[in-house]
Amino acid sequence: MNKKVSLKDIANAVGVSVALVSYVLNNKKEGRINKAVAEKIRATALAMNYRTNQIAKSLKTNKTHTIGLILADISNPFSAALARVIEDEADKYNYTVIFGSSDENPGKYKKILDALVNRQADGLILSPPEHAEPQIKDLQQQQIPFILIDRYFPGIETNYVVLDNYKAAYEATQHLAGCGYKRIGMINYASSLFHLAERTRGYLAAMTKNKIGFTADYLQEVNMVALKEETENAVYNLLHHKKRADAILFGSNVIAMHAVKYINQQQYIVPKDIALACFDETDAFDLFYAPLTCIKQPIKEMGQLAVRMLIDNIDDNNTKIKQVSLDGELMVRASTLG
Amino acid sequence: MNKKVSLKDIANAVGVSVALVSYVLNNKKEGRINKAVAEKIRATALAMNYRTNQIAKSLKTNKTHTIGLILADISNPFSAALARVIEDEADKYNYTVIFGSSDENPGKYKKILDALVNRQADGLILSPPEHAEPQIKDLQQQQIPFILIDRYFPGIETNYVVLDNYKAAYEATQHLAGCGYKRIGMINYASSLFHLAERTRGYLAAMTKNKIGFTADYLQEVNMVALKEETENAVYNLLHHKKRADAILFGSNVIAMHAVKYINQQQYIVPKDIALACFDETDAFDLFYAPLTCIKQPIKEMGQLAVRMLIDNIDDNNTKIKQVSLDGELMVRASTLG
DNA sequence: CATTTTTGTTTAAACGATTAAACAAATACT
DNA sequence: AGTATTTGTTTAATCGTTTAAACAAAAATG
Repeated sequence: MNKKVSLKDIANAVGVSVALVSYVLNNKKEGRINKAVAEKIRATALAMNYRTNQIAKSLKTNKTHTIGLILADISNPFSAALARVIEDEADKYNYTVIFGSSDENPGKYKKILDALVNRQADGLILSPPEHAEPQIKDLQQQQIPFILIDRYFPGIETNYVVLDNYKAAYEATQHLAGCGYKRIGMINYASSLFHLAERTRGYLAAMTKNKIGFTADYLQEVNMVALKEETENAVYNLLHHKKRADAILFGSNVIAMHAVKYINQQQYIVPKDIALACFDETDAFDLFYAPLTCIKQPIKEMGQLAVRMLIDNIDDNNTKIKQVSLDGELMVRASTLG
Repeated sequence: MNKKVSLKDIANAVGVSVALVSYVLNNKKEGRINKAVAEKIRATALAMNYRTNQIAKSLKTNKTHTIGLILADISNPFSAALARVIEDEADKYNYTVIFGSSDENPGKYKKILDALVNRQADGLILSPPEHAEPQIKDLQQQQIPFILIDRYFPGIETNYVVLDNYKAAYEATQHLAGCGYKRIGMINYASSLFHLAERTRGYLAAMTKNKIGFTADYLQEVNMVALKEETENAVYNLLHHKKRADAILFGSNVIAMHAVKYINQQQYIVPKDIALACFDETDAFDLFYAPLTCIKQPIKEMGQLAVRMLIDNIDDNNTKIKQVSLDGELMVRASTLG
C-alpha cells in the first residue's frame, strides 16, 4: 500500500503517457508541451509526493552524481576536515559523497574501492595507503576518473593534489635552525609512502644545508602499529642521545600528540628543554601551554581543487593530467620561541 | 572500447544465456548447473574483470545496501568518531555509508535527506537539527527505516539511540557539588533541541537537590552563530557575577573549547580560580595543564546499536520501536580537583 | 517402452526511468 | 485546396540486472 510513487503512477493519475510526465518533470521539450497539462502533471507529482528514483535514472543515464571518497581515517581531524570540505564542494555541483576509511590497510582499501566502483561512482577522490599501486593502475585502465589527495605515487602518472611536503619540512627545519637550535631531531613514520618520505627528505636537506651536526639517529622512524610506544621511545632516544636533541620535528599531528603527552608526563618544559614543531594544525595544541609551531596544510584549497578537478574529468574525460603541489603555511607559535 | 563488462558480454563470450551467468555468479540454483560450465563462466568473469553493476541490481532487487547518514558536522570530533564507528559497523553487514553534514541548518538537512532518499538508501541514521519534525514524520509515512542518534523529538515516536543527558548532567553537577563548589554555572546552547534541554534540566535538578544558591544567571545560554563571542561573554558574566561562579559545566566540547581558550587568555587558573567540566571527551583537553573532567559518551555502543537496529528494521520493517538511552561515564580529571 | 522426474539451460518480463522516433491534429503557407 | 509546418503526445527501445516459468534432453521409474 505504501509503494513508492513512480512516473507511471502519475501518468495514470493524470491520464497521459509516462514519457510526457518525464518530459515535464525534467523541463525537456520546453515549448511544445501544453501549459495546462504540464501544470496538472506538476501538481499531481507534488500531491503524490513523487521523488525521482535516482537508481533507475542512473541506470539509464549512466551517471550517478556520486563521488567516492576514501581517506585514511575519518576520525582523524585532518581527514575529517578534508572530508568536510569535499562534501561541501561536491554539494555545490550537486554531487553526493560516499566514503570509507582505509585505516592504512591495503585490504580494507581495496574492499572499499570495489564497493565504490560497483556502485558506479562517477569519480573518486583517494588517499591511498601503502601498496595501492595495482589498484591505481586498474582504475586507469578502466578509465574511471579519480584524483589522489594528500598522497601520490611518483611512479604513476595520475592527477593529484598534495602538499609540497619537501618544501614544508625544509622550511620548518630551517625555522628551527633559525631559532638557534643545533641538534634537531625528527620523528616520522617508517613507511614507504612517498609524501612521508618527502618530509624526511626536506628535513635532511635543511640539516645538510645548515651544516648542523647530524647523526643518523636524529631521524627516528616509528611504526603505525604500536605508534604510541614507538613514539615514546623515539622521544626518549632523542632526549637521551649523547648529543641530546634540542628540537624535534614531528611527521604528523598524531605523532606529535603522542610525543607531547609523553614529554608532558616526563615533565620536560617546552621549548626550554625541547622545542617542537609538527605537521598539521590541530585544535588540541591550542590548549597546550606552549602551542605547537606547525605546518598548516591548505585543506580547503586541497579539497576544493580535488573536487573541481574530478568533476572536470568526469565531464570530459580526456582533460590533461593535473598535478598540484600546494604550499603549507608555517605557523610559528610558542613551542619554538628562540 | 572500454565499455564496462556486463553479464551479456560474459554470456556471449562463453556462449550461454545471460540468465545462466547471473545464476552462476550469484550461486543460485546450486545443484543444477553443470560444473564445467559454471567454472568456465566464473573464469571468464574473472578474466574479463567483471564487476556487478550495483545500480542495475538495486533497481531490480529494490535494495541498495546503502545507509544514509546525516550528522551535524563531520569535522567535529564527536561526529567524526560516530561516523567512524557507524562506517565500520555497517561494513560488517556489507552496507555502504553515504553521508552529509547538516551544519545544524534545517534547509541543508532537508536537502541532504532528499538526496539520500532519492538514492534509495535502504535506511537512515540521523542526527536531526532543530525544526526537523516535519521531515521525520514524512519518513514515517513513507515507511523508510531510520534511527535517530544523539538526538530525538519527544513528541514523535521513533527509534533512537541517545545519551541519557539528564542523568549525565545531573551526575556531573553532583560531582562538582561533591567537590565543594557552591556557585556552579552552566553554559549551554540556546536551542530547542531536546537533548540539550535535558542537559540543562539535569543541571538544574542537581542544583535544586543540593540546595546551592542558584540564581537564574548561573545558567548562560549561547547561540550557535557567534558561538565564540557569546561563550566568552558567558564566561565573563559568570566570573564577574556578584556571586562569582567557582565552577562551570559546559554543554558541549565546542563550548568548552572556546571557554577554556578564553579562560586561559584571561589568565584564570583551573581549577583554583574556576573548576570546569564538560560534555564529550576530546583529545584536545589532554594537553591542557588541567585536563577537563568530562562526560564521555558511549560513542561506540551508540553507533553500533544504531546500525544494528537499523538493519533489523530494514530486514523486517515491523519490528517494534526501540528507544535506547545509554549512560555516559564521568571522567574525573584535574579540572575539578577538590 | 512409455511415463515421470531430474538436470541443465533459455525465454521473457520486470525494475523505473530516458529519449529518439513516430504519429495525429491543428495551423500556416502558397 | 493542397501541402508543409508546428504543436502536443505516445510508442517503444534501452540501461544491466534478477527470477519465475518454459523448455529440452537425459535419467529414473514402473
